[in-house]
Amino acid sequence: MAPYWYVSDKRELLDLVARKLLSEVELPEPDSAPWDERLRTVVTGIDARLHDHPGIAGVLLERMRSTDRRLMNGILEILLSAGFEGPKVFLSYAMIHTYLFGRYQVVELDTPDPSQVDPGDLEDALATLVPHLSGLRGRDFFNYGVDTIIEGLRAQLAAKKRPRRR
Amino acid sequence: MAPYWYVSDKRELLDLVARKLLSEVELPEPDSAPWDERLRTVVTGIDARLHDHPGIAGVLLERMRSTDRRLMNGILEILLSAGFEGPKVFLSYAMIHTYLFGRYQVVELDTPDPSQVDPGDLEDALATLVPHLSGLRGRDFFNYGVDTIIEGLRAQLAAKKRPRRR
DNA sequence: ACCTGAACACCGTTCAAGT
DNA sequence: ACCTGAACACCGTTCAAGT
Repeated sequence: MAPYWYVSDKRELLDLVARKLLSEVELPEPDSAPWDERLRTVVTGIDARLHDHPGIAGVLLERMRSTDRRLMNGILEILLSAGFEGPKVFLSYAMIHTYLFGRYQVVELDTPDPSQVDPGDLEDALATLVPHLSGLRGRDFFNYGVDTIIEGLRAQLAAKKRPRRR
Repeated sequence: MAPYWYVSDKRELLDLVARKLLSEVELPEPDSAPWDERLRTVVTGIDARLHDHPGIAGVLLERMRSTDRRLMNGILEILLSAGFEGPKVFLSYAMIHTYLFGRYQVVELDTPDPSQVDPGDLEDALATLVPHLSGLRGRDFFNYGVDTIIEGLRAQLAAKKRPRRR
C-alpha cells in the first residue's frame, strides 16, 4: 500500500516506471549520422528496453504523454533535421510511436499448426502462406517494420518537394 | 451470467464481437483497382468500423487470430497481388495490423495547453511544435499513417527488384 | 438446453491507525 | 513524514438451483 503515499493512481505509478525505463535509452549525437540511421538507432534502443519489460509498452502506447520528454524531443529533432515541418513532424512521430509500442501488444501470432491447416484450400491465402510463417522471429517483424516506416517517411519527404502523384 | 454458457471466457466473448464487427467490412473486387487503392479501401473500411467501437481494437491488436479470417485473407491477397512473396506477405500484413489496431490504443494525445508550455525553451522541440498540434484530427493521423505505410511497402517492392542500397 | 442468483477470488483504492 | 492492515467496491468466474 505504501506506493499510494507517493502516487495517486496505479496508472501514475506505471507512468513513472515507463519514464524511468526510457530515460536509459541513449540518443545519438545530432550530426553523428544521417537522419534515418539516427532514427533507427533510437528506435532500436527503445525496443531493446521494451524487450526486457514488455508489459510497459502498453502504458507507453496508451499515453504519449508518459513518454520521456527527452526521448520524444530527441525523435522530434531527428525528424526536423530530416526536413519535416510543422504538423508533419507530429504526424511522423505519432506513426512511429504507434508502431513501436503497439508491436508489444500483439501476442507473437500463434502459428496455426501447419499440419492442421487444410492445404487443399487454395482459396485460402493464409493456408498457403503458413509454411513461411514458422521461420519468422520477433526481430524480423521489427526490422521489416522499421525499414518500411523509414522508407515511407523518405517518400513523404520526397513528395513535399515534387509535384504530387496522388 | 448467461453468456458463460456459450463461451468459456470473457476473452472469447470479445473475440466473437470482434469477428462480427470485422465481418461487415467489404473487400474490394480483386481487379477493381491497383493494389494500393484496394489496400486503402479495406483499411479505411476497418477503421470506420473501429471508429464506432473503439474498445474492440484492443482485442484485435492483441490477437491476430481473432481477426476475421475472410478479412485477413483479403488483405493477404492484396499483398500477393502487389508482388510480395513468402514471408514478406506476412511481415507486411503484421505491420498494417499493428498500426491499424494500435492506433486506437493511443489516447488522442492531450495537447499540453500552449499557454502552459514555456516558449522560451528553444531547446525543446516539443514546445516549439505545439502550435501545429491543435489543428490535427484523428483523420489526419490515420491518413498520414496509411499513406506512409503504403509508400513504405512500395519501396520494399522496389528494393526487391533492384540491387540493395543498404 | 439454457438462465439466474448467490458466492468466491482477485485487485485497485481508501482510510484509520500506527511509528 | 511515511508505512501497515483492515475494509470496500468492482469484476471475472463458478456453481448449484431453477425452468
